[in-house]
Amino acid sequence: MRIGELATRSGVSVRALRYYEEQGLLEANRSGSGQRHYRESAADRVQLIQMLYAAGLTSRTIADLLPCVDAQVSTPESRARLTAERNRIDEQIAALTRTRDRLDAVIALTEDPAGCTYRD
Amino acid sequence: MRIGELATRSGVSVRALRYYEEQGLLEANRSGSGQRHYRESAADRVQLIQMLYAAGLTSRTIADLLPCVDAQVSTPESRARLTAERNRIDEQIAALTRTRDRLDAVIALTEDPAGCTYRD
DNA sequence: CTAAAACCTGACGTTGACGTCAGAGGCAAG
DNA sequence: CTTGCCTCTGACGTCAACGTCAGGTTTTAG
Repeated sequence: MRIGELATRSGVSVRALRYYEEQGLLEANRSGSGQRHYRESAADRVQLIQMLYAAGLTSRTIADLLPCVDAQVSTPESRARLTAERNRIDEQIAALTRTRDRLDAVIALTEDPAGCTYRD
Repeated sequence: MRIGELATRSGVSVRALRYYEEQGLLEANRSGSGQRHYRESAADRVQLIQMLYAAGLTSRTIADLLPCVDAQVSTPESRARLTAERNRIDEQIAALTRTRDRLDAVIALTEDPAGCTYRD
């Protein structure tokens, strides 16, 4: 498949796909005329990249992690890297949970103003 | 307290505090010479702001939400806004959880290569 | 009184993940 | 062959949340 179809399938822009390649996150075979051709698995790869971006990882970090996802190579460094990012995400989840609970408290106050002086 | 102390206490930079004021997130009384003076509660306010930033909210959105946190005003719009952001955070938590689980799977593969051909 | 430290207001610089535009080539249909 | 769409490579633009620097005033410590 060519870049336009991959973009449509995975829901990201053509520009983003070229950017991923530039950052070493996504490979493509080139036709004689220079056009990119992707395998079916590229869509899954793009989904994974998007997940990691959404988790706050940078291109550089993703580029470091992906080879070890692909090859399932497990040097001590790569394991440390993976678990470090995993733990970062865990902390992020905890922080978000606290934020959500805080917002819930605010919502409860504004919806059911128990301590309020007025009453309908 | 002045801006430097607030910065130290809340762990953000002086520049950030001025920026928050510029964005309408944080108020300060001014002394005759123009220096900012903050109440004790400002530290909590900064914490809240940081939480919301960390949850991916923009200055504009935070500026919209904070008054309703302060005054506990509850217009239908503000309630909708609050719950919308709350739900966004919930979805974000869910996405992060999926990402973490995905990373866990990768870690499990690299740590305990059951399907690997080599054995020590 | 004086030097250091803290504070002020602009205003320009930074970073990451793209958006967007220009100019040129490639490809299936009629 | 040409029309229309897709693709290519640069290269500059964007946006948010600050960082940083300049040049000047204020507060504090000794």
